[in-house]
Amino acid sequence: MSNNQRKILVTSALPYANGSIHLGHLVEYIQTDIWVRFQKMQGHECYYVCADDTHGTPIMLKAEQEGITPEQLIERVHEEHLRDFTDFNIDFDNYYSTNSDENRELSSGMYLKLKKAGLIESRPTKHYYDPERKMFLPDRYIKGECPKCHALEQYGDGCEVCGATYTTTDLINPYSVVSGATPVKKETEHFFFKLSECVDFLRNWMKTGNRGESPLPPEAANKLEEWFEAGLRDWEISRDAPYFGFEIPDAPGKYFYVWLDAPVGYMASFKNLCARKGMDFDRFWKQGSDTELYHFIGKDILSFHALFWPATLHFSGYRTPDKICVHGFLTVNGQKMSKSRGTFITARSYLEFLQPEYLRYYFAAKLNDRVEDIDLNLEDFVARVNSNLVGKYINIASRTAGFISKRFNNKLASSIDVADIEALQKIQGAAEEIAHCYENRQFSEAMRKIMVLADVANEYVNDTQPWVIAKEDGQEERLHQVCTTGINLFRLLTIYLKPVLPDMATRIEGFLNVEPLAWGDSSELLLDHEILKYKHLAKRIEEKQIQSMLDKNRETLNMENKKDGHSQTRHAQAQQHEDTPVADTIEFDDFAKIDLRIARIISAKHVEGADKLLQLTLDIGNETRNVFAGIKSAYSPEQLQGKLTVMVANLAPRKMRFGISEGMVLAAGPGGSDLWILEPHEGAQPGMKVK
RNA sequence: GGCUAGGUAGCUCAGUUGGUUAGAGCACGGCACUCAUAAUGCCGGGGUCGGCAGUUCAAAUCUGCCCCUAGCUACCA
Repeated sequence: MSNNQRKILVTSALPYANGSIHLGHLVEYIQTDIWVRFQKMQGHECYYVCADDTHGTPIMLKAEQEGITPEQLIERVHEEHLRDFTDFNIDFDNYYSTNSDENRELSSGMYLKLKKAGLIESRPTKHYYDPERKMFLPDRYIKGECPKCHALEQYGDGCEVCGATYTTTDLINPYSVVSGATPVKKETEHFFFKLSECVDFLRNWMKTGNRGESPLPPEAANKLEEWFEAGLRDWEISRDAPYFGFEIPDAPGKYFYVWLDAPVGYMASFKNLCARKGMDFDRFWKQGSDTELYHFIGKDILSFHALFWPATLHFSGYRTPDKICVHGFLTVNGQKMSKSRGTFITARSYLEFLQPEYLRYYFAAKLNDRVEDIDLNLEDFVARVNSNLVGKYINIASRTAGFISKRFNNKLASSIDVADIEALQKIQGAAEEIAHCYENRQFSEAMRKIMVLADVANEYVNDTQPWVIAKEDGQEERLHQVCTTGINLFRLLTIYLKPVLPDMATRIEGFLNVEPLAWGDSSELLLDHEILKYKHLAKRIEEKQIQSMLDKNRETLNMENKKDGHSQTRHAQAQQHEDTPVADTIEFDDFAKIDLRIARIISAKHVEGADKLLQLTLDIGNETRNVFAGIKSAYSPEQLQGKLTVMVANLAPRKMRFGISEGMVLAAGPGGSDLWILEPHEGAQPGMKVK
């Protein structure tokens, strides 16, 4: 290869080892794999590494639930993940694990260097603690009753039933999902990475990267700018035992937070590959490296890759990424993937009914270099694959190959006519602009261009009418040329589609009886060459395959839900049907603690800047109270003015953004406009106790 | 509420620095062809480019306001 051969290391985000790969994950791996295959076809030295992300509390607890060790769990999941990826033709150069010696060494080394650079600090912090299990709890492991709609089993960050957002402290009757115990706040010492001191470096890196251009797409750079303006907080990088992960070198009982060693997994996976292949690890990771480093990620983990990762790399003496390629989420039929609709499709369910390359093509037809969500519209998927891939592209071979085998003994003509060159050149001439699209991850544009060329090829066949020539005497040579041209048009399109359809390309290489096609082969034609007899290369998708996949997938999900009685989906469904069970029995004394009073709403006002609140002034006989109530969505101030209602008079005052709220009014309903406040029958007077 | 990204034909999407009658694919209608596991070609119908106002000789494109969708974020005692 020439001296403009690039050396590129590419990664996709590491999937977490506690669940199956689904179609949402695959957007990223397919996108990355297409880009890598393209680079390899260009003759560049390109490596694609990935790994399972194996550490953290969820893995530890899941293993425990299944009665196996975390190591056993991650080994099993690793096998599953790799099989799914392999079956989708994702061709990693190495698919490793973050639970490896390489990763332990690299993470520890990085930590020690950061510490030496004065960027690690130890501080006491308070976290939720499960006193029964004697472990600290991540927020996702604390549930409780929603303070607004009183739905049970809600997480600490917000209610999935009414959409309210709050913090873990707001939950009513919070409990540990692990043991059921009531969590307590407990102080512990933690290590922090002083991200706040990296702002100057990061701002600069964001603008100019390593080679004078931003490593981020504009949308992501905007987001970063927002974060900079809000101010960067230091990043907590340790967790207390018990924790499945790496113990911090100089701190017994303290472990690296999973997000510290996860991206280091990129390096560890590559280091493992280097050892096997005798390559120079440092050449790719040292500061000032002449190699390129690309990370493909989803927009949800931008902060880790655009803030923490470059900062920790830089200040521990490594090079930073050249590009962070950010993609959006996948929706199915225009909506978020949903278990209840059966559109939460796993890689495995898809593979049982459909060919992997059809999804690769569809994603390619939708992906671009922007941070946009992409939609898998199943009807559109069927139509596009059938018409573009089978109807247009494959059809070109199918309609010309028959003559080559029947009439010319599988041999291509040794020359073609001037009249045929136009179509060939049109397609050959597009190599560069299509390559440009691939390079810049504008795959949808590339697919559009390629399909226009497939139209050119079909028009050529239509115009030259080989089936007519075939019946004419003395036109043997012309027929041979026309069909040879047809096969060549098909071959050129195959080169352009090969990054997307690697398996099909391999089968076509077999049919054409040629060595693996590289991008540069598009400058040449295949003449005077023996090919094989044509066997059909692709089948159309039938509607019922889609239906079977959805049915089967739904079935599988249902079974999982039955195993896991606390699944979010089941819970949300139950809530929608208002099956909220009656709460646990309490004694009269408990009830008596609540001092409910009749209150007259003497004034109700909008709160400037508040979306959901009304400010109420309540008369409860001998005093007035200021109460903020989240009922703006259901009531206008005028409707409430002068009305009687019921309030909790002895509720602890609560400081809110717009002032202190001194109690709450009682209301029922799921929320939004379906919300009704209580009103006593006529005769009740403000201040009367409700009992 | 704030910030960000969107709203273009039934569906999925292009529309470069504002410049003739706004495009493609799929779907739909007609015709042609029969080599191709109904595939292909040609022709056609279909859009007040989210709404309103403005700037301009000229707006899908620029400005303002509003509506809708998604994400992040904020107060829901």
